[in-house]
Amino acid sequence: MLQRVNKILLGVLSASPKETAILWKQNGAGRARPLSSRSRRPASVSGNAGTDMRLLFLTPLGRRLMSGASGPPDANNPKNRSSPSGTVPRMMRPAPGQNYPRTGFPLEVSTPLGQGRVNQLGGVFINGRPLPNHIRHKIVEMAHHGIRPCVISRQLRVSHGCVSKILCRYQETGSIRPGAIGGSKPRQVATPDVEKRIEEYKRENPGMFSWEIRDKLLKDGVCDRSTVPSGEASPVSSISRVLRARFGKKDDEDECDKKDEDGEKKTKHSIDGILGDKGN
DNA sequence: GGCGTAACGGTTGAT
DNA sequence: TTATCAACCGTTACG
Repeated sequence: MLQRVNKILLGVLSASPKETAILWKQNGAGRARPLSSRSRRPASVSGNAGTDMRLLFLTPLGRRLMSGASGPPDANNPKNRSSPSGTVPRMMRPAPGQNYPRTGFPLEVSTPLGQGRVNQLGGVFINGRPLPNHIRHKIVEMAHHGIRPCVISRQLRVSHGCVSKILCRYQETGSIRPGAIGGSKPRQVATPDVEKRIEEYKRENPGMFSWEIRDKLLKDGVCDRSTVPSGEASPVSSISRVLRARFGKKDDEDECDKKDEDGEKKTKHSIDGILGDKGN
């Protein structure tokens, strides 16, 4: 099954950008454009806003023809208006009827997870998920060799915005890794003083349980019953969180590195799994 | 033509 | 177990 999926994707990947980009639609990710500016589409295909299907004759870089200077300026295009820009929003969400359908289009690459998509350059990506490590490596490596971002973008079939983002991040942090996805902001569950005390207790007695810490906090008068850290899941979950944050971080980082090492193996939801080793 | 960036739809994972 | 929410993702298109 997976092999079959890979085959489909490899087929897409091996097609030239010209071939793969002849038909294209906005298929989920990407910037929705105001209806008015969509009139830049070739007149012959300008109908049917209901399906929001765009038949475009694209060069490998897609929008060269779209944004080309052919034809008169579109008076409906906010860009071409002289009126204050405040009157017409520069950005509009697509109307409900124009929602980007997720299936049923040639360049929608179907996988068991239904996630693979093809960008305008003919590259495959999974919306919402980071690019595979080897692609990120390659981007940085090519940049190191003095290759310009636009060339990297075309060659790896990764959007220029993404190349720019990854290189920027690499310059700033020295890391090619994507940021941590998901999770919510850790809530302030205890005052700094209490946190400090918890830390002390744990340092003095590493084997101490959360409920013991809670009792000790009460006993030592650090806090009373109304202010002692508690949690929704359990009375001591807040204390556990503090402990995790203070003492569990190093382990997490190690774990992260480890994950990075064998990241290619754990590809259940990664584009790696779909792409196989095509990228190498 | 190249680049930076805003906005999009989407995914993730802690709470 | 489920829902919520805020972080992130890569893409597209504008300037």
